[in-house]
Amino acid sequence: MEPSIDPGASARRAAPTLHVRFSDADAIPFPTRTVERGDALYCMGEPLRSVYTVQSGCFKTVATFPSSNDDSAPHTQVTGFHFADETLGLDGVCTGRHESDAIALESSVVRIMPVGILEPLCREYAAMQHELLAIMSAEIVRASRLALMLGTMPARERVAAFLLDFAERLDARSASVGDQANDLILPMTRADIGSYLGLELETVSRTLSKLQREGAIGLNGRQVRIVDRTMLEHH
Amino acid sequence: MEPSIDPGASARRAAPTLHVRFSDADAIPFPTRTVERGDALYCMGEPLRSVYTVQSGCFKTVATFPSSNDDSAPHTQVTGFHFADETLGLDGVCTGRHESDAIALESSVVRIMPVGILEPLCREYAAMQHELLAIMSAEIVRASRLALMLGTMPARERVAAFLLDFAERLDARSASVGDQANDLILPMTRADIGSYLGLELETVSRTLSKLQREGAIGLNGRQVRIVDRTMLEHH
DNA sequence: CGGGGGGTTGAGATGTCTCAAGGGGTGTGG
DNA sequence: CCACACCCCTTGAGACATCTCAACCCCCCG
Repeated sequence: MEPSIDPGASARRAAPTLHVRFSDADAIPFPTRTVERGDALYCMGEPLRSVYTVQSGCFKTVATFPSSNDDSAPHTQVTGFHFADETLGLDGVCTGRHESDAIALESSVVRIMPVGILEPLCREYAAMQHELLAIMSAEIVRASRLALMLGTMPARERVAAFLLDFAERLDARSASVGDQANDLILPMTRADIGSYLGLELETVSRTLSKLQREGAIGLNGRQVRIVDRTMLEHH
Repeated sequence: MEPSIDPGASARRAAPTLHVRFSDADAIPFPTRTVERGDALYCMGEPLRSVYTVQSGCFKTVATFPSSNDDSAPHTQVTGFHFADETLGLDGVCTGRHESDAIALESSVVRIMPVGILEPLCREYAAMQHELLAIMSAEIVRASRLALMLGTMPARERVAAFLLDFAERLDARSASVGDQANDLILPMTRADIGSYLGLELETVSRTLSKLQREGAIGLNGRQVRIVDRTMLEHH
């Protein structure tokens, strides 16, 4: 059994990669859980009991750490968006506690994989171990790319990269290679996007408006249509 | 055999955690390699043959990805600094290729752990598997915290957090708990620090100068003395 | 019908970048 | 042994992107 991750997929894309899968567990009848929009799948600091694979719906993960300045608000940021087939909770393995909150952006269903059985399973099945390591490694790369983006790109490029990545992840879950999703419905607010990209929500809004004025995208609230991919990629 | 990572260590610190260890391999006589200052331990795109634990010296890891704008320079950033006892190369597990360059900041020695024997070893020894997972998870957290820092903190806080983290990592490798390292010698240039923190080197230099003027640190080129920890932490 | 959340847009404040100049090391070749 | 080149660092001044504050709109929901 080979890991289901395409080894070239991550290297191929220019924009930061934002998804992680864990499909080898499909065969095992793990229980599922439904989370309503706005509710937390888990919270920061909670003991790590399970990791989760999104079956349907969408989550954001939010990290907080106390401001260096005690009396001011703590730093907080959306560290990722997670769609179907992607795995949540792996950041908690090191401390045994979740390192972020996971909030459902819409009603969602997850498959629950208890950590207690994960490690023994991986010792049993080489392919599963390999895939788990690959997933965690991909998470490292994903986080590093986010840092890279936050450290080096201007607002315009961040938003463009975000949209392209979003579209690409939709592709990955639908139809055959080559037909690209151009109509997106963003499940998150401008504030979420801004937090994720290290921008204020006003900046996100303005940037989207500008991209529309320039003809790169169509925009109607949370509906986004990618009109000119090249313009998004090369600018 | 218990994993040697203190499960609370990472949760305790406020500033982004930046180190990762892998000590269970101590018992195994892995070969070592010396890398001269400025030379690469590995380069981006190279097939992943081994992961490495720093024995002595210091490395930076540098990630690059092509600019969305073809003709302009590609985005590049220092994604981490790695000192003794810390493990390098795990980001490459997902693609089978290294996702960054690792450059020695001074003459350094690493222990080489071939990936081919790592996975079988982990299936054999539960504790080793657990520690490998913990290390990778810690890397995810580390990268996420870096992203958090780049996304939310102003220059002053970034530099302060960088210095505090640096000092803390020195502590971790010396003497008993409680006696804190206050005299640092930075092995990297201002440009490296800036790249890592998402700032220009001039901004780093100005910020350090300002911290000195305010009495928070002593400054003499790459020698930094932490004079007022509180001032660095709470502002 | 009123309230609140989400979104857009404007104008001024501000932090960081950019460009530019100069100083101090260090290594190398004359 | 000196001279030069090169790298690293510092500092200044103006440009510029993003933030901040504020007003307003729309839509949904109670």
